[in-house]
Amino acid sequence: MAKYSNVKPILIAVDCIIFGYDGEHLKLLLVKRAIEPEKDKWSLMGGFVGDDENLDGAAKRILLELTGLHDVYLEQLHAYGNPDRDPIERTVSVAYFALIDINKYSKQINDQYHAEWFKLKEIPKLIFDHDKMVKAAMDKIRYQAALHPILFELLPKKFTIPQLQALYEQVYDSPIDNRNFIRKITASGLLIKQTEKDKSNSRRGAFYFKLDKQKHKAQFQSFLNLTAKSK
Amino acid sequence: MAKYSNVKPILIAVDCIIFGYDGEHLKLLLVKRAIEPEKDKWSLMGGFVGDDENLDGAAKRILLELTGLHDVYLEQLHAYGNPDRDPIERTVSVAYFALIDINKYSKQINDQYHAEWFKLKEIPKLIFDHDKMVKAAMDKIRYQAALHPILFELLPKKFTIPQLQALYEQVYDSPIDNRNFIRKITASGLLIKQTEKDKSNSRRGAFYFKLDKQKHKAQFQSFLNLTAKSK
DNA sequence: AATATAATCGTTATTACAACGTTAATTAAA
DNA sequence: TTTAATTAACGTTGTAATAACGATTATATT
Repeated sequence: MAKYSNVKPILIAVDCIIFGYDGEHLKLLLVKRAIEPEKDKWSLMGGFVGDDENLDGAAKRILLELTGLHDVYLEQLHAYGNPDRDPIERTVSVAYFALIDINKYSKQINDQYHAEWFKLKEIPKLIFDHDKMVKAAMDKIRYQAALHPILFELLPKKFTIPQLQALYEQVYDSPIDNRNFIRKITASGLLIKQTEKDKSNSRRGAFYFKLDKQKHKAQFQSFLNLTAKSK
Repeated sequence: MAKYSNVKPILIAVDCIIFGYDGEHLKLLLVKRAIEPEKDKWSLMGGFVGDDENLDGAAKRILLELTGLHDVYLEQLHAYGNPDRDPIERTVSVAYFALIDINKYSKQINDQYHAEWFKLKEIPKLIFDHDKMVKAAMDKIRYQAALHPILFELLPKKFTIPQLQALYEQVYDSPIDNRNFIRKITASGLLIKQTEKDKSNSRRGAFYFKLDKQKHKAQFQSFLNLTAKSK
């Protein structure tokens, strides 16, 4: 069958905004760009969409390349296609954001890409329109996290309530009343208390919790409101 | 400067999911596909992204071509890129949804494309993955309309409260308590009552209202909740 | 005058929740 | 052993939102 005539093809790339949380700080994984132009500048991890790949597949592959991780929370954010966004060649980029458990991340791999985790407030200037992508991803995460329990994707299997609260506080850049937070979280029924404690941050130690994955899945679509509006 | 080597270009299209509301029914504007394959099948209005166009620009152009309308509410929905989604040639489609005032729509233009408005519940089978796009658009509109006053984009300058309510009822496919609805809507302060009435649907007639565009803009980002949960 | 639709007013019970107070438990350090 | 720091839990109060009703009034056409 004939192909569409007179249509100029365009390159299609995928860029990943990768969030991680180490229990203290919300971070972004960036790589040093290996090719010209903008060589050695900080950039999102990206790549071109392969021949037999769909967009989600490309994003998964790129994420796997950089982090060694399968089964990561990944969501399409937005497609960016200004004609001049890449000075070399017309490229449309479909941006995805990923939420990963930073502990599962295999550090060896990143040497190849000169990858580094940056605290959100210390992100350097990025190439092309990647700054815009990061901002959009943050906005979307705030929007999503206000209604759905997505932030658990950033946590390790076992985590403490203080860690969880600190995560919410960083996403919304505002303090949360601890007493109301505990109430809301326990009322959601999403957490299963463990017997062990994390004693690295206090004398008393904070109990570990696990996510009840059944309930998490079941409640994901129901409009929760896990945020608080404290000063 | 050298181009990226070994990267296969892909065609980039934009497809528009165009919603309209005639005061009675929420509708979708579809066109009869003019070219093979799937010639004469119903389809979303789409087109390829031009050389000097960004994605939003392409969507605007395509919308203008079909409807004759500028300044339409338009939002990027999702990018679709399965390798086999278009049997002719690998094409990534960026879907946009549009909310238009159906009265402003110029009927002459659509003859060229054999366009037709379909009630939401009477949409025919569409080509390629366009069904999926329509479903995603409906989901997104429900999501958005629950928090932001976007449905006003579908209404003419002057509209009645019964029309507005019927619109919400169709979007959520469930009846709304009229007394609570009026209270909520008037409390929002978004409506300005006119002196005229629409007498086409009742003896008494229903007052026309206009949208307070200042307040609409101001309140758009604040998380409203304009929906009701009546049976 | 009858009638159908539009619009207003009112009530009640429930839920969500922010803001703040208080206390018990735990354990490292003094 | 006592002290201090921290986590975790329970309680209170006031307010706002709102769903689910009931009842009534208004209006203009037939």
